Order: sequence, then structure tokens, then C-alpha cells
Amino acid sequence: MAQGSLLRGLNPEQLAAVTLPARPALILAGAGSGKTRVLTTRIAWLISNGMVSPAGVMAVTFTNKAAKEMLTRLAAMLPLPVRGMWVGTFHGLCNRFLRAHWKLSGLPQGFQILDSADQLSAVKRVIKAMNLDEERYVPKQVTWFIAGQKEDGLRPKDVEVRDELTRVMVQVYQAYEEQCQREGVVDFAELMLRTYELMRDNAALREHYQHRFRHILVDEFQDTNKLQYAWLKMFAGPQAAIFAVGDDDQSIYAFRGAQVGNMAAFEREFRVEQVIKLERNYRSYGNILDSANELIAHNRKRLGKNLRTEAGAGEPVRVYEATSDFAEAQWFVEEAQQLHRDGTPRHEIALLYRSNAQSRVLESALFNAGIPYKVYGGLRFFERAEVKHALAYLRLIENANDDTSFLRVVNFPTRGIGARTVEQLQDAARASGRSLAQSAGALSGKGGANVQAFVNLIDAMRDATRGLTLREIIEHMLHACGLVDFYKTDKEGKDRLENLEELVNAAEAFVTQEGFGRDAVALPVDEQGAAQQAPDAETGEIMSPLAAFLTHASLEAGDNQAQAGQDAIQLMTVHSAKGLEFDAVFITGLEEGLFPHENSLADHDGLEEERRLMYVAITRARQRLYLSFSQTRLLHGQTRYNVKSRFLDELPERCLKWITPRTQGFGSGFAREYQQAWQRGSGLGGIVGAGRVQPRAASITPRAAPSHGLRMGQSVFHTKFGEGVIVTLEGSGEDARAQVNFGRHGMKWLALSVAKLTPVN
DNA sequence: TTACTAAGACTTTTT
DNA sequence: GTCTTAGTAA
Repeated sequence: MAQGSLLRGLNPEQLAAVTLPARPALILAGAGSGKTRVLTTRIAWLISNGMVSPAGVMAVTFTNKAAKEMLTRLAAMLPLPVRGMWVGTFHGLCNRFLRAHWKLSGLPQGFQILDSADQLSAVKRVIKAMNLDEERYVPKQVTWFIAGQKEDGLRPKDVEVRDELTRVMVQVYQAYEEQCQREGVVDFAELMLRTYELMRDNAALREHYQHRFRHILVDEFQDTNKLQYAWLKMFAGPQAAIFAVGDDDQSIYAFRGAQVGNMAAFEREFRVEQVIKLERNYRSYGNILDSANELIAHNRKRLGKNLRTEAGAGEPVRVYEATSDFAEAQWFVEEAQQLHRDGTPRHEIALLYRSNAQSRVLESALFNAGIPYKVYGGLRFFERAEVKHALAYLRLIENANDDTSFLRVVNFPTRGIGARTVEQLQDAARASGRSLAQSAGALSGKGGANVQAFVNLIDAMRDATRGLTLREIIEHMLHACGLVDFYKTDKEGKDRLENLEELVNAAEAFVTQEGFGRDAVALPVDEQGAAQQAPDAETGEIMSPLAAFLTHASLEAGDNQAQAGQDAIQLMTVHSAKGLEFDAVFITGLEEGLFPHENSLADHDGLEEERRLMYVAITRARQRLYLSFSQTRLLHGQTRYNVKSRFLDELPERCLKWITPRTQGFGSGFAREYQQAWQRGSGLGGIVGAGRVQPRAASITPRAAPSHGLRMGQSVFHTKFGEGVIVTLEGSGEDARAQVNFGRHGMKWLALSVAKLTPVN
């Protein structure tokens, strides 16, 4: 076997990790340390050494992208087909498992998966049906509650009820579960929980899988939640070797249930003998890494790790202070243009921000400058309204009792079925405990006839598409249901028609794709004839291509990239930048309240997570890193005066280079010298970074100066609260008050006759 | 049933 | 500022 070539080029730590004995192992893999390479090489090494068969390996990731990447790399390293291997996302593997054991898990064979939007509308229906006040029981929050309970492994009966609100939400949870069961659908959390429960409660099945998977490898372990950890333990059994790779410093999903603590718990519970740290970074230059290291050192809860490189210091980290968010965007555009002229491809320039709301100014600046850019996030292909409509019709063809889909399109395009009629239909359905489609006959009058016509339409589509290929089914549906005609006449329907066209293409690609419907096909329990231990594994039985495609659509919402192909600047939130890397990275909006976000400042853990987020952002950069903040920012239609982010103060001064032009408040030549003198002289100590405080620009016109001599937007210094920015000024003379944003000390109202505010600059 | 207006929200997100 | 949602008038 090409042993040597497999392991060639690994550094000693990587080599040690790849060739660890078959025991539980924890790999602390820093950003850019070759984590995916270690993971895939380990699998390839185990298999090519005969230590495990491909069927004995399970590799879990969080995103489809990571799973695909892993499969691609494995395919290149192994001389065997990798598609049968259990490599996938948590949810993808659960889907595979439940498709194989649908009967045991109490699901219909063709069960469908609700995405978050479907789930929300399902919860809304339950709340309506229970006649609850949506003000008090906010659907979004209830949905969140249900997902949260499931992720803690709790069914309605298990939830501890302490107050009225919880009591009612548990009732909704209960009713929601019954509704899902009736309609034959499962949400994302349900995929995990059902799999877990079936493994827990069925000894034969559990023993089978525990015996089968000798090696379980987990990517991004720091992102696992309680249920996922329990799930892993369930599959691992006593002799399995779990190989967990993670980075506690990159844990940025605590807000959605991820428990970094799982890393420590794993080390303890599985008696990990030796934690291997991958600290050598192959991505960034020294100044960037030093900045990241120094920043993250401010966090208390860490397993401890320091990135190092042999690449040299590289460029300094450039810092820019803008007068307004508009000016910041303008500066970015110019800087990016320059980078591009100097040879950096646009797609190697990333523009990162903390929250999506920040992208607008940046986008419009790019747009006006005519620079191609791509925004990540936002609607993905299968989430577009017209695509969801089409999918709803397809689901109804597959399963007429899917009430979520029924409600979505019963009157789209409009066919004279109003809210009133739908309500009557829902009442009838509830009374008889049947689905909406089954209750159509119960209605009388014009509305009833229209509903009946709709049900007939669906039935007709089902009959007409029987035996057709997936492509033909979709094409027939699109015309028969009237969607095409509707969008043809709609003046903004052109793009939508194109998307529907694209849906046909997606289906075509899905069918022809190698390993078609791999996840959706009910596989035999395993290749070694263990089917007898799993009575309901319908050996080899294949679900319809349509059902498989629908599953694929919910499990993999598709790309959300805009126009592909063009060389464009990449815009995204810091969260979505995780796992990516770029030659040049701009982190914008480094202001208190924005980054760190104000909603996270309440507790210490929140702040530490923000800092990890900043750490992730910094470590995306290979060669150049730019940090910027702005004195004023238009947010929610209001001008806010922000203090620069504390994270800037936590970076090593020696790695930074302030590039703000000082021509705004002073005469130019003097200003530059003045500024450079400050930069040379002052470290982080002293008076709240006063050395680097910029002269405020004249962008905020001072009004007729009141006696106190302060103005809105002015930076001031307070002996107790430190540096702040005046947000509001009220009253005059004795009564004069100022509202000051002190960043980490919060917003304060101060009486100017009492408080000593010294103007800064 | 539809079309318009007003009110309120608004961190981060994959599956 | 902009998007979604709820309520009301035609």
C-alpha cells in the first residue's frame, strides 16, 4: 500500500494523531492546522492498514460542505468506492438510519423532513388550533423551545414544568408531536432524537451498530450539543475508538445549544490518555497569528493552545478608523480595489461583519463602484418562495396528507379558497382527526367545491405522473398546478420562472449524480448480513426518486451563493466565514455594541463567545488583515455613536499599523507626524488607549456651542467609566444632561453639573 | 379576496 | 432603513 505517500508531509503532531492506537482520542486542532487532512488521513490509514473495514468507520460533520470535502479527499486517498461509507452530517446519517429502520422507529416509509420554515408554520398551526394567544406564546419562541427540549433529549412528558408558560408550551410540544406523527413528517431535531431513542431502546440494534462501528470520527467536536454527544456515546459502545477533533477557541455556537464542555466531558468520560494539540498553523503570517493568540488569551475558559507559524511576521495588521459607516465602506472599496490591482483575485478578498444588517452600506458602496461581489447567507435555493411552492405540490403528490404543504399552496395560485374556507376545512379535519385533503368532502358551498377541485387537481397530478421520470414529474406539476402561468403573467415573475427551471435542473442533477439518493435509499442494515438483527430493514428497497429528491431538498437547502463563476469579493458574517480562508480579510464594524454585540454583553460567557468569534475572524486571513471601525453608524434608522471595540485594545500594538488619515481634524503634515509619534510611543497601557484616540472628524457639525462645550458624537473621558461617546445632549445650564455610551460600562445619563467629563482630542 | 397601511422588530445559523 | 406581519377598507 502507498503507506509512505499517505503519511508524507505530516508534521510530528499530525503524524501522531493520524497513527494513534484504536482508543478514544481528542485532538485540539487550532485554526489552519490541517484538521481535515488529519481526519481524512486517519481514516485512509486505518483502512489501508487493514485495521478496519470501510463499513466499520463512521465520520460525522456538521455541514454538508464539510462532509463532501471529506468524501472527496477520501476518494483521492483510497482505492475503493467511498460512497457506501458512513460519512456525513449528523442529520444525514440519522436520515440514513431512520430510512433503514423506519418501521421500528414508528415512521411511515416515505417520511419527509421539515426545514425550519416548515417547522415554524407547523407550530403556528398548532398554536392556532389550541386557541392560544400568539402574543403570549410567540410561535418562534415556542419552536425554539421545542427544538431546545429535543436537543436536551426531552419528550413532553420529561419536561420539568415550573411555571404556567412552560406548562402551555409543553402542551404545544405534545400537540405538535402528534401533528407531525399524523402527517408523517419529522423536523431536524427529531431526526437526531428518534435515532438516539431507537438505539437506546432496542438492544439488538444497538449491539449491532456498536459492534459495527469500530472507529467514529467527529469533526468540529466543540459544536456538539447535549443530544449529539449522547448520540455519539450511544453509537460508540464500549470498544469503539472515538476520534474527536475540535477547537474550543472556535466554539461560536453556544447560542444554539453547542456545549464546549463536551470536550472536557469527553476527555474525562472516555479516559483520553493524551490530548494531541495541533498548533502549527499553515495559513497565516506571524502578525496575524500573534494578534489572534493575544486576543484569545483574554478568555479564561480555555483548554489552552497557541498557534505558531514558520512563515515570518508578514504584513502588519492594518487598522482604520472611519468617521461614518458610509466612509468605512468607501475606504474598503478603495482598499479592495488597490489589492485587486496589486494582484489579489477578488474572491480572495473577504469582507466580514458581525451582523447581516451591516452588509447594506458595504453592498451599496460596492455596487456603486461597479465591483463584483457575492453575499453569503440569506435565502438559499430550496428556501425561495417559488421553489417551496413547487416542492409543496411535489410533496402533496407523494403524500396528500401533508397538511403543511396543503396549506401552503391550497390557494396559490389563487383559486377562490380564502381564509374563511380554510378555517372551516381545518375545523372539519380536527373534528374527524383526519388530514385536510381527507376532509375536503365535508365542506359545502362554493368554498367546498373549490377545495374539492384542488384535491382533485392533486389526485390528477398524481395519476398523470405515475411512472414518469423525476424530471417529467416536475415539469408536469409546474404546468398542471398553474405556477408557470401565474409567474408568466406576474411582472416580477421572470426570475422566479428561472428558479423553477433551475429546480428541474437540480432534480436532473440529483438523479444522474453518482451515488443517487445515497442517503435516501433504505440500505440493508449492513454489508455483512446483520439484517436478521434488524427485523424491519427492508433490504434493498428503494424509495421513489421523488421522495428521495424531496428529502435531499430539505436536508441540503442548496447553495446560497449569488452569481457563481464571476471573480467577486466575498461578503459574509463572521459566523459563516468559519472554516474558510482568504488572502485578505477585512473585519468591519469593530465597535462596542456591534462587535462584541450588545446582546452578548450581559454575561461573561457571552463576551467570551464574542471574543472567540473575533478569533475565528482573524484567523481566516492568510496574508493581510484589515480591521476597521466607525465613529457613527446608521443602525435601525438611527445614528449611533459607537466606541471602538475592546477587542482592538486586546491586540498587540506591535502587530498593528494605524492607517487612518489624520487630515480630517488637523493640518495634514502635522497630523501625520503627530499620529506616528503616538503610535511609536504608546503601548496598550495608560489612559484607555488615549494614545490612539483619533481626532474626531468634522463630520458632525458642532452646533452653537453651549456653555459646557460638548457636542453629540464627541468623545469624552470620565474618571470612573473611562472613554465614552456622547449620544444625546439635553437641557442647558444647571439642567444639562448627557447620555454617554461608555461601551463596556454601558449607556449612562449624566448630569453635566455633577459629572466631570473631559473632552478627548 | 385583495390591496393597502400601520406597527414592530432587528445577533449570530446548520441541518 | 427595511422587512414581515396584522388589521382594515374597498
